[in-house]
Amino acid sequence: MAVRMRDIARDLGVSLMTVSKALRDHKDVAEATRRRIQERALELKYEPNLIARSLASKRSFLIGLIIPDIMNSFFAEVAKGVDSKLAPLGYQILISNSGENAEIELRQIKLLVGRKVDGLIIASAGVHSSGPLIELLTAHNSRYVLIDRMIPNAKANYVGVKDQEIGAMATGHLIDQGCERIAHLRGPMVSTGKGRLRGYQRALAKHGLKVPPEYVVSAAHEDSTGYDAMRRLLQLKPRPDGVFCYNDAVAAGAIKAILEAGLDVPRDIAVVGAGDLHYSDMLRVPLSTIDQSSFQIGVTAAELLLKYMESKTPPLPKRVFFRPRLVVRASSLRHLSCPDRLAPDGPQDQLAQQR
Amino acid sequence: MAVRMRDIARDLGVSLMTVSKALRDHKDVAEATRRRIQERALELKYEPNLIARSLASKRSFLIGLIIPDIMNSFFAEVAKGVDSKLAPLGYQILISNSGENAEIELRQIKLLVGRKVDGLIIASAGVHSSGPLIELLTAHNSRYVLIDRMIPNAKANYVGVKDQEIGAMATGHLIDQGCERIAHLRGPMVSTGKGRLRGYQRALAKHGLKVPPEYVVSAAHEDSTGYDAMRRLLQLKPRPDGVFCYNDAVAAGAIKAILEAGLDVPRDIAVVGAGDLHYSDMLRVPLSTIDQSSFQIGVTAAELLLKYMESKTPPLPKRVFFRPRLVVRASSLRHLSCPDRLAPDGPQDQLAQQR
DNA sequence: TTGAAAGCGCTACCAT
DNA sequence: ATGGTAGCGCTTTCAA
Repeated sequence: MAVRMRDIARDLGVSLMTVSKALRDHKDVAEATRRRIQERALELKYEPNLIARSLASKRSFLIGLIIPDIMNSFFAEVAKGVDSKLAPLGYQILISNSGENAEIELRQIKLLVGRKVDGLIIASAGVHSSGPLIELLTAHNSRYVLIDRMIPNAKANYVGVKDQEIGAMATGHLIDQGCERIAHLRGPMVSTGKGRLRGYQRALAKHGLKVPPEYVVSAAHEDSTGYDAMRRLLQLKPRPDGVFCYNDAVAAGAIKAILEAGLDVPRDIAVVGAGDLHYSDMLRVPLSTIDQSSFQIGVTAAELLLKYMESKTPPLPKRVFFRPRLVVRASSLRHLSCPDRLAPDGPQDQLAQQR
Repeated sequence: MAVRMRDIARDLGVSLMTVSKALRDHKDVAEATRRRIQERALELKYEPNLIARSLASKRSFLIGLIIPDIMNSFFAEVAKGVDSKLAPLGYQILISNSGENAEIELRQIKLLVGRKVDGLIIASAGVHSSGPLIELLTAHNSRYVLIDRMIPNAKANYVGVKDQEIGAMATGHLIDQGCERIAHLRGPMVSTGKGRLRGYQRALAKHGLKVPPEYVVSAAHEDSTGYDAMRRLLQLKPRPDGVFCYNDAVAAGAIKAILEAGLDVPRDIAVVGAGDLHYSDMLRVPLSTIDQSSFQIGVTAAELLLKYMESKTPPLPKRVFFRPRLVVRASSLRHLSCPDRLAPDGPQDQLAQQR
């Protein structure tokens, strides 16, 4: 089998304990012995058995990160933020994809808890049945920070953005741009999806805009769902002249559907997303969006978790909200392409233009 | 502390061993006792300590995945493929970002080896100094599969694509489209970067095309490097009329630079990437690219690793190559935007098929 | 079918 | 400064 401390100890005629200390640069060991030991370890390509170490020391230097989908750039950016903070401290990040499925999520978290991760960062898929999740975490005395998705009533650390503000900001911007029939491609029934929908509704109400209920269509996360949802939306008469999409991926899919229908973005339909993904300004039509500081969410969650992990008694849960930021790009800039926006029904009656 | 098997055993007046067996659905245990034990475990929210289990059983159910960057969609897709195969079998994937840095990579792999992962899947950043890597892996008797990046002379399992073919295919396509001054934004000095460059050179040679050496410009992975490299390229006279880019991200950056310069893609400069990332057909100009079966690479690497892990004696190393596939989109279809070059019918059909 | 003994490789704690 | 003892919580092996 592999080289063990015991082997080095026997080789050098010292005790196992001395080896253990020497390899960890413990102070209580003579410079000379330490050197000998470390040299021998190098020769033998010794690598400490981290499993044994974890078992004995009750620290695993593992952090669990639960997200719905690593392919989703938003969560990939968050993961990168977490990693940037934790990797330099010697932690490794164990990422679990829940696939937006609460049962899988729970099963994965049980595994992580069983692996004795030192802490967890969770973007929960299961807002509805989150009881079991919190119970599990509590029963095992786990340190964790929630990100992105809030779990209502959970007295937990949280890092994210106020989703109602996102919805209101995006919708308000569309209104500013002269849109009057604003639709919403809504996300899943988690706090983010619900909050953004709420913000959308409020912004409409505030400006006295009424839209038919069919203007709210369910999408999910991926662009394909945005595409499908947008195609359904395009059937409606009158057609919307603005769409606020749950996230940038959905918005990308929506734009694809709109262009395919021979319509123009933003002249016929203005589009706003959320998340400000890295590639969003390279899309067919550069996408207006609400920035959520994804990377910073990861960094901050990691910092909060570290503080939490270090404290003996859990400090009071803290909630950190980043300020959403409107990023205006071509997909919503109607004033430029449609200066006479006040002409009644103007855009609607225009013939679809072939590209 | 947390609930242990011992606690359940004491509670129920059975031995620890019986509990251990019962919880793992071992056969040698009476139906009734098993039920009692499992029920009690559920009540107490018992979760097995996987660290202790790993130490005793010498199986961690952890797989290490080393990639340069999880934000790179190509590797994210690979990771997803790996996960799709391994997660159902109870494995968790520990992803390590090397940041394209051989030293960090080695350090991370040491950690993974120390964690006693059951196997490793590696897209190595360090082709040059890969000696230490292979030595480490060999010394610790690790099971591993290389992906994407080949390590020359390493007698190891490998899953990927022949990069020279990618380069030749992309460049050949540009030639077919009538390009005569074809540049290359080359990737890093790893097997993929070198192979694609080589394929590019061969395709040029084969068609008797000569280009100035300045037509090969160094980029890296991210779109920003493609953007910068393309700007440098645009200074040259005569300007290239076609560019083969190391990957899709670089190509996206290149397109941005070209459009910013007031030029048209593909009319002035045709662009081809590599990787066929998910978002590549949603870009400003839908991107022609060479598909590498990223997801399948992940799946296949996982399968190979499983087979490798199960066999007592390491089987002969196997190399699996996926066939690269040309995906034609607007960024390279010059015939379409220059109708005078060719009859409009053919290419349009082609375009319709792609959509 | 059940269970006792013996570790897995390391660290915490306490002697020396 | 060095080392012995006693685990960490589980599984493997073998005996009853």
